Amino acid sequence: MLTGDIPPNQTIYIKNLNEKVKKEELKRSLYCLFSQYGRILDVVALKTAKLRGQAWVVYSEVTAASNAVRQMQGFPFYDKPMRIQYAKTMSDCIAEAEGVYDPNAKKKKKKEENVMFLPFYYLQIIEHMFSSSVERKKRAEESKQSAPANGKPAESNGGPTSFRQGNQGAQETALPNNILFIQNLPHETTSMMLQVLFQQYPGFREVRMIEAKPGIAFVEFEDDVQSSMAMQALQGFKITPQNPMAVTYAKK
DNA sequence: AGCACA
Repeated sequence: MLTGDIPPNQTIYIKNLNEKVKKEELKRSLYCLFSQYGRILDVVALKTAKLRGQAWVVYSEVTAASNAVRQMQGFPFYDKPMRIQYAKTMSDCIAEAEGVYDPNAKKKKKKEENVMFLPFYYLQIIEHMFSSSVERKKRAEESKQSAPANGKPAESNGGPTSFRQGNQGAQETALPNNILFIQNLPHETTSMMLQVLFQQYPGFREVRMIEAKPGIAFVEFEDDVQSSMAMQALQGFKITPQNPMAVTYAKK
């Protein structure tokens, strides 16, 4: 069967389209040609490497789609016979109309992908730096133990001092600029770790950390476009599973 | 050939 075993649905998938036709023209022509079978809700066409030569036409009725699949099969369109099937997955505009649409499903995926794009060896480097840094800290504290400890609360972990998402401070969101403000870092984070992470993005200048204020850092780039790219890429990056970094623009 | 919603 030409349509494969895809169950009939409101959206048809068309391939073997002439790739020379410009996207907007293609969409309009498809709209004109296919509206003879019913009301069209949307026409989707992308010209990316993977998606050129293909399009989706979304009908308000499955019957319209069925007629289109049958009757327009092989129809010569810009000198090429169209190959038509039902779409494999539901169109967003249908899901939306049915109240099933979850815009986060895709966006979340994008975020995670960004993190996964970091080369694996970066993760290993950070991990290694992190564990040796924790070791160092532990040793330093052990040797300090003999001296009168200055009333340091035993539970500095997860206590009320720890970072909470959604800055409830008086700080307003700063306008995009070339310096990034990083929060929610594990206290053992070193500037070298951050440098390893951030220097892979063009325009990187330097990392600044403040001895007296653990858990935060400033990362400077040459301009705000470059800082924004790095922000996008590393937003939510986890040095430890409990520490997704919160990246904002620094206040000037 | 290729199934997305910039």
